[in-house]
Amino acid sequence: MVVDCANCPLRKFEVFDSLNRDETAFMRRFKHGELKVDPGTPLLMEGSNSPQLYTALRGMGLRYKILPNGKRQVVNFILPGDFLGLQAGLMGEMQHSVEATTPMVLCVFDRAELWTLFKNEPERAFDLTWLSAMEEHFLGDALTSIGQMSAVERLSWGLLRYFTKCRDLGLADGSRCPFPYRQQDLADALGLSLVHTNKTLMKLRQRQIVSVQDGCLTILDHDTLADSAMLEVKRPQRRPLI
Amino acid sequence: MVVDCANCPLRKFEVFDSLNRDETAFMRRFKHGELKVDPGTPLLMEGSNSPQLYTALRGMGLRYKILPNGKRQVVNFILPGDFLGLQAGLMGEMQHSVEATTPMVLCVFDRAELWTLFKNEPERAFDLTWLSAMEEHFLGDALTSIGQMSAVERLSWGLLRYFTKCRDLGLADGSRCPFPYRQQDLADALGLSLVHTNKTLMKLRQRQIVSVQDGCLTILDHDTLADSAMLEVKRPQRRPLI
DNA sequence: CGCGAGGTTGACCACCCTCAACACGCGTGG
DNA sequence: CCACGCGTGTTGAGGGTGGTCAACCTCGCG
Repeated sequence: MVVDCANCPLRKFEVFDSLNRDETAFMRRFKHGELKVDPGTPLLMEGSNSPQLYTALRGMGLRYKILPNGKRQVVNFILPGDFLGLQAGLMGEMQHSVEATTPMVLCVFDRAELWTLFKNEPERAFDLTWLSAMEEHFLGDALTSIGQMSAVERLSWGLLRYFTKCRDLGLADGSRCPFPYRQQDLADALGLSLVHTNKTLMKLRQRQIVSVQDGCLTILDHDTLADSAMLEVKRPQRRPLI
Repeated sequence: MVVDCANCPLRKFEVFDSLNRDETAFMRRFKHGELKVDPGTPLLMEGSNSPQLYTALRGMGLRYKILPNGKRQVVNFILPGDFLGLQAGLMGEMQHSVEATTPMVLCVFDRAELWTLFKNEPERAFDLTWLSAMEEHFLGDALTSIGQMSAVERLSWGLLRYFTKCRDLGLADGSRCPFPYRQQDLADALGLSLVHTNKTLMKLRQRQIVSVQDGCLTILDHDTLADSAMLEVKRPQRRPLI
């Protein structure tokens, strides 16, 4: 019932580094089991001290923070291959919450073994740091987007980023990919109001640039979109999978 | 002329973890030298593949990204103890630029030895990941601030965060600390226009909350400021220094 | 003395927010 | 079967926060 790391369905995608036999053996020991959750289930809570680390195996979710005044910032959309819980693992406490938006399957690791990983598996430790640096990079980009771009540009940026990540994971069918989020989620991710997000999405759809409908994201004019998002099209960078 | 890691002037501050003799010995080997730069000197450039890693020892700077349209996002203010260049070290290319705003002294490390560090110094590797996760956490907070807060709140947040970090480093004198940045830098950090930043700073000064003048930041009403910034006052968390 | 960098201020207006109402599909219970 | 509530998407009206433009001031420096 539980996926063996040697047959990990994600590993076959080009974006992910491959492992040798020893490394696979370690992952197999490191993996404690799997967790299946329904949409809406909170996986990690801000301020909690969860003893578990996860890698998303199937399904999608989102990472967010809640302010004292009730406002919410969506920090990231979670896709398969994303590693969750490192902050609690290292710093003792989660700084954001994570919630599933579709049914999800996650690999579960024991935080107590993090130290073993650093001690005995320097390659994996390196990968972990790599992932953390990648996330840092993404957040820097997001900050730049929210801080300096208009509503049309932000939506272009967010949707294109999301689509590209989906495509690298084999989740896209041509120029379409699943998008199990509400407009409110997008709005909270990009620092826009729900109403303005709606109107801007409408504009982008009418201009035949992108369309978000019925849980699907469709890229209609990739070039114009990339332009508006101020993103260059580049070959996906290989990354570690833990 | 060059500071010996055993006598590192930063290490004495409470915020930083202490090292045992072996660890100090490694740091001494890892440290290749020092770099002194003048204000305005670029230390790292976006897109470059610098072979060097740095730790700021003295002086201040800032980290920023430039968009194709010329707009700039200041990602972070650099203070002593901050580690620079990890992204290039791991992912091959810097994703942002770093520039000095005061005279700075930096410890220089060789990126090629990063792997040695992971292989032979798991504690240091752990610390490196810790730092990366901390930066990730900070960026998540910044995103939330820029995405969800008003101008007054953002400025409160940015200034209080900066002041707290300064104080933990012994750089504050009572409720004052050096602030070698222009209003334009603050504006670019918080996603506001220069003019609006100016007017909002004025408002905060008149209300006797905080004042930014002549390269100095003064906290006039810490409680109100923390309130407006939606930040709780907590004991500084100890962190690694590399 | 002239110049440039940074700070300050006012006028104007646009982008985006808020409020409010309505449409639509779905599940539940009467 | 329909009524109802709920969550989500859609649309319009009105206003405020914050952006842009432009001018002026101060200060340090050559």
